Amino acid sequence: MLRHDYPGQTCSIAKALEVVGERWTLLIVRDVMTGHRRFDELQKSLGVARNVLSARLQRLVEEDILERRPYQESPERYEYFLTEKGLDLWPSLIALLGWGDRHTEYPDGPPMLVFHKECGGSVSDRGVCERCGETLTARDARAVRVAEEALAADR
Amino acid sequence: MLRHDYPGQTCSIAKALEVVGERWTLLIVRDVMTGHRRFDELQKSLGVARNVLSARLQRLVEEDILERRPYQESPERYEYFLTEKGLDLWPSLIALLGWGDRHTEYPDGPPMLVFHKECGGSVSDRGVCERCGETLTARDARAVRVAEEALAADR
DNA sequence: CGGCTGGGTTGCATTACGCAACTTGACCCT
DNA sequence: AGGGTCAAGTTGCGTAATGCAACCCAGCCG
Repeated sequence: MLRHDYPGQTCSIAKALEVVGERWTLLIVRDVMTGHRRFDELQKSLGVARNVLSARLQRLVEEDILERRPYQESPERYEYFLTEKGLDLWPSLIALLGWGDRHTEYPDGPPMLVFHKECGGSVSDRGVCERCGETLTARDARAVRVAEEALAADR
Repeated sequence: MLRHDYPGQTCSIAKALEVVGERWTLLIVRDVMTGHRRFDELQKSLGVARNVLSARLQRLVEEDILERRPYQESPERYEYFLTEKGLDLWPSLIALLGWGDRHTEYPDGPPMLVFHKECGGSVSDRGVCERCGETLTARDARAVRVAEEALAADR
């Protein structure tokens, strides 16, 4: 993107996309949410160019969506964590996940499932537990990759 | 974006972003959802370059998110409408709108409000009516720009 | 001492974007 | 009859972002 802003737009959708609308950004947030915290781990998981990943992480930290914390000194090594603002993107990710699920052909069902930690019910695209009806947040849910068979079939 | 796909990603979030994750795309969908249907109208509302708008509209039609319908012949003029798949993006837009509202400073409140057509209640970021509790879809809701005072103050 | 790991930075080629100008066909004004 | 406008794009060009590979540096490992 030439400039990552949308000048003249007063709507909050545009504001949101100015921050998380750049290529890779939401996928980085998704990965951090599912437990990938380190540079190389993110790079391998996403296949993004290292310089782009570096730029995105920097921006996400500036925007207070991620926090960069050292987990050891000499050599200094860092992990990235979601802030409250970052965790608050969960409903948006869940909504996109739902849309993608509904409008992609998956012969063996969707490749990722989300469950309510507490009761084990599956989570709707509105982020509501389909078993107990509770409206959930990032902390209440657990994402599971279903890719086992697919990966096994590939080899 | 260099290529608009995310190779190697099996997650539906990535699939969704391959289609609607390009710059401008979601804002075009938002605009069509709020009643902008014609090329020039979209161009003026968004300030996007005409060639880019042209490319995005073409892709959205290919992806069955928009439908291009002639509203007159000679000269042929077209309008763009949302398909079911396009309308189904509403929860994602609402979630992003909510996030943007919560994490942007608005001295006079958010610039866009969404109401349940039937009962007039305001709509939460989960797309649920806060008055009657119903889970809504694009057709049940009405978006209102609040920019009146701001525009008046500018002149 | 050579290699590996983690977390990046640098340089270069490719691609997409922003902007302005042009096109096409029909209508509108005088 | 000539000039202007509108809608819906298309074309061409310069610039900015991306992808890729190579490089860097500090510590640890054998």
